Amino acid sequence: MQSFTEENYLKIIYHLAEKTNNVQTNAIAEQMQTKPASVTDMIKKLAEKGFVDYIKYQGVTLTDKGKNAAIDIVRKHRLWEVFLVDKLNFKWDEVHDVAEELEHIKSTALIERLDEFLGFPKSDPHGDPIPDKNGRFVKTQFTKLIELKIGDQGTITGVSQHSSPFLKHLEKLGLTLGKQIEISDVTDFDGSVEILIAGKQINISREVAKHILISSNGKN
Amino acid sequence: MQSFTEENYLKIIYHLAEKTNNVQTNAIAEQMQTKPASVTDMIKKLAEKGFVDYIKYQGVTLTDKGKNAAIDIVRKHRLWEVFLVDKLNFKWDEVHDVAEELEHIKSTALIERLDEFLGFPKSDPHGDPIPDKNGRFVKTQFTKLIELKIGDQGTITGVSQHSSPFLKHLEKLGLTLGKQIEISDVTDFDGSVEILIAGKQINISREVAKHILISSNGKN
DNA sequence: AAATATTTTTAGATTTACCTAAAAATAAGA
DNA sequence: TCTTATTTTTAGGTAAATCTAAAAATATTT
Repeated sequence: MQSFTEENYLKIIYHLAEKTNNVQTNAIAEQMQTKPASVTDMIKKLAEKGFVDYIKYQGVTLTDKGKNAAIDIVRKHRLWEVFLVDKLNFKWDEVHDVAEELEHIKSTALIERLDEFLGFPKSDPHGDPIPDKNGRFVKTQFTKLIELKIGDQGTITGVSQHSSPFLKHLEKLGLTLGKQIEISDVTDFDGSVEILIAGKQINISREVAKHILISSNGKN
Repeated sequence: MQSFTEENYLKIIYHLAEKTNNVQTNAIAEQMQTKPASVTDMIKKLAEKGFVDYIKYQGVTLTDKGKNAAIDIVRKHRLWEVFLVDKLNFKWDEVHDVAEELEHIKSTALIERLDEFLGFPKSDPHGDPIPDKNGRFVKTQFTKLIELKIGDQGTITGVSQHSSPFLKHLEKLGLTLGKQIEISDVTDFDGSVEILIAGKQINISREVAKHILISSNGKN
């Protein structure tokens, strides 16, 4: 199997590849909180082991083997997050770091029984889909709140940022998963968005609006 | 905090110290599945960090700091074992290796909420006591089954060996925690013990009898 | 297309936990 | 007590993951 560190690299490459197919050394270094030189070393190793395809100066892409390994880690991470929130009463802003550790526990039996214990959840506390034991999951159709127009409405079904300050902020504003919202105005000046939620009018910054994911339910 | 490896050393030194106060290099090496030379290196490091007192050629003893750290790991290990058995339906012979990994997850909040979720259990699936969050626990008064005399009776309340083959064997014989037993005979020839359990007469080897812990309930 | 800037890689070191082989200390036996 | 055996330590080295500084490749500007 892979080491703790290798697993983290794979996971980060996987997430970065969701945006750009070819993942760059510097991007990985930033996410891993390490230096580009270290990333080059590790990439070589991952390429040797068949987890990534790598051409010098051209960045990396995950092989099928690498993608499967990454999805497996993502699955574990998200299941543990569900456990922490549903069973141990953690809040959604408290789970990330602990899940970051738990995701590396190597036991297929453990994760399958945990999955069953949790009732085979389909998504984690942040709305991200949980791959099943074969690595399959539905990529939900999200629209970023920032992209909506005046009059559009929908349900908050995800967030694209898991930092504690951000999530706490959302919580305070009442912007939690499942809530219905409607765009009532968009401010030209600073790009902030006026939304209608639970009968109340609130204003959220552009930065916040960028990281809220909406599944639109009709009406334009 | 301490590394994964340091934690394992502390735990093993703690367990070895339950028998002999002064723990020897070779004993640690055997438990850690490593070489004595490596142990010497690590011991020096642990001594520098104040976890152990160390005099060259004289073995080590845990300092208070070291003992507390070790107890904390033992607490985590045992709580996770309870979780695996009570919540995820693992059998008592399946939990050791996974708990060995889980015990290193660093989060006080996690372990306290887990403790609460499990209903503050006092002992793990093998009958070992679980330290509370202040490291306190009652050292239960055990007698090894092998030490009992004909006519003695008691309850199985622990095992001093956690290997899967051993525990499976006990399970097959019906020798699980909480069962009442009575010594009906001891064979001079091979030291095997005849016991009465659930109305049935069974014979267990000396080796097995050594690792079953009994809390005697009168009728000496 | 040259010049400049950015990104990526190489080269050589460091740290952690481990190793082997040999030396030193302690313990056990004659 | 002296010799032998065992235990422990030292010395010097390896592999994994990191680092810094400098070189090489690629991208961007003018």
